[in-house]
Amino acid sequence: MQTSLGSSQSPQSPPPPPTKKPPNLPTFSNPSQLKQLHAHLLRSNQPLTLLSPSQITSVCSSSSSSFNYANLLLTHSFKNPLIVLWNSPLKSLSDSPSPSSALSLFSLLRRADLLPDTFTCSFVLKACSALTDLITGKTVHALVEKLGFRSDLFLSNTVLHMYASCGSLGNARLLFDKMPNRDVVTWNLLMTNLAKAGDLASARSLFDDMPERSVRSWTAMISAYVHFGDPDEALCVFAMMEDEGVIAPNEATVVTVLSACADSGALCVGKRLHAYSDRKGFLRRGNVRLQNALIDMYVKCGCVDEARRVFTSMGERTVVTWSTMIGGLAMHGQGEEALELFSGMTRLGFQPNGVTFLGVLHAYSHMGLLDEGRRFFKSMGEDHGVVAEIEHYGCMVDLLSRAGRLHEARELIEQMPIEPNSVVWGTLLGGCRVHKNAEMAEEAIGRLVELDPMNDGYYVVLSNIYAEAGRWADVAHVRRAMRARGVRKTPGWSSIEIDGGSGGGVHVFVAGDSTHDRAKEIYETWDELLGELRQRGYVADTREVLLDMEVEEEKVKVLYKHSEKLAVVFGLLSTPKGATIRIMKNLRVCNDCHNVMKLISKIENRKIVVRDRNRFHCFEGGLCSCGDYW
DNA sequence: TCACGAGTTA
Repeated sequence: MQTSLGSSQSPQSPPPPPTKKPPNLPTFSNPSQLKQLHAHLLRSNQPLTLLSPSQITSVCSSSSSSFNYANLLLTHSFKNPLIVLWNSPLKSLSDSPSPSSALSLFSLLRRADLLPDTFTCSFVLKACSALTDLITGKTVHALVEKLGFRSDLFLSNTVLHMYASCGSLGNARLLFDKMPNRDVVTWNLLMTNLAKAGDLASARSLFDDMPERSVRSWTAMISAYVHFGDPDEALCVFAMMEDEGVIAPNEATVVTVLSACADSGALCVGKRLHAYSDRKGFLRRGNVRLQNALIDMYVKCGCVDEARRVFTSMGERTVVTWSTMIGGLAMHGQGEEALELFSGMTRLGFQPNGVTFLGVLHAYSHMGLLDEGRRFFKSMGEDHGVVAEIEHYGCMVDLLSRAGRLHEARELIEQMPIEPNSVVWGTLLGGCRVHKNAEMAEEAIGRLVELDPMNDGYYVVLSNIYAEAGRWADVAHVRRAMRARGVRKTPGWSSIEIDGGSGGGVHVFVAGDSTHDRAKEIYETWDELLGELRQRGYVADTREVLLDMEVEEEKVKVLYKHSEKLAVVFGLLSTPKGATIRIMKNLRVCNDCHNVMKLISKIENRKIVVRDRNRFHCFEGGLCSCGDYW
């Protein structure tokens, strides 16, 4: 028994396997049990080394009296450097939900004159980071310097991390500049924290200057661009990474780049990453986050069937998986299936969260199921305990106002317990456009001008409403107001990605575009197609043309050059017969383009998927998945 | 004791 205890005391040797544990090794789980045991050992003349020193520190780390008692006991009975024994509870406290107890223990250590080692410092710094306690962090940094640990690279990185976590990027930079050695972690730390603070330019220049980059450096840079809404730049950095070919993307990289693909609609890159993940065995290992990212990418690139395939193949799912798929189906106008999935997940015992409910509410909204949606909104709080947030109210406003209940929608906005934002009022404005209610639109725009004065979209919707009603003086008035405020209409564009070699890649069109290599061919084909459309009874719908033109012909000319029309014609020219055409738009699709897409899908026997600002339209056989309700 | 840096849904 003595010998086996002796070996378990030594910190170098591994703990004995549980089966070899002596059956009557004294254990204790609090200081008073320890004291009883201590007394018992003294009385029965047994050695105090029967007590496990690490158990002593872990049980006695939370109060000053037990600390002092344990410290005395350890000093007299054990030869180990005490600090090593105290580091262990210090580490677990700094990892715990209340890291401040690590700081309390640290001050007891200091008062007991125990000299911290590098481990002590790093654990305390970790607690400071978690608590964003800059004051204590600075004290520990000073101590690190005083104790001569400056050249410990790992510890210096931990100090840098502490400054960054406490929001003191100035100190982080200062430390970075005077560090005698830096490694790739040092660079990554400063770079990611600059990026997190929104200083993408500094982060990028640091990234460009790095003497060496790890897979984390690349992932962090890509992630920063995705996070700040520049997925195209994120994809550029990823392309650089592939060109260099030094470092292979890992699972985290793939997840990040997939979200860039989702945001920018880069289906080709997304598909390639899917194949890559398969080859690398990422999917076999059942990485749920990666599969979730794949579902999201396919959904947002207009391939809901492919998304469903990934979803079905998954052995393990999380609430994120379900929410992504439900929201994706809703976005694609497949509301019934979204609702079925919701029942499925609750049947399986998954607890839906706020995001799940948003997806379901979207589904109701797209299906125009007013009463069901209302009931669901109520049950969300009552049966599932999920508190409605502003996005949920936004969905309800959408549901009500698109169903024509504009007054109820406005009432909801006034009664909601959260201060309504521009999105909520903008949603009501959208409903006003559908139901041609200029009066309420004016009220909504009144609020919007205060909440989000530089957003051109709202003015455009209002002037659409006036234009549809032929109120050209009011249209002009809105345009003057925009000019006066310096608001400019966002130019519309549509993009289409073509697979493969020459002519492959993303092609972007703006309205009236004549810069494309094949512009002449595009316009000629479009003219022919137009003839056929007219034969089938198509008449241009100029109600949404904003310009006050005397001649109807002029309006029609403007309409025919809308970017999505050019993109779809180019798609017809550049993809094999029968292939699906996928288009992305930065604005809402207009009525006339919606009609044209339906007809083209029928004439050319093609599936056309258009992603606009809010949702997807899938045109097939002359119909749209939105049921003309959008 | 074995420390610091990247990733999914609205």
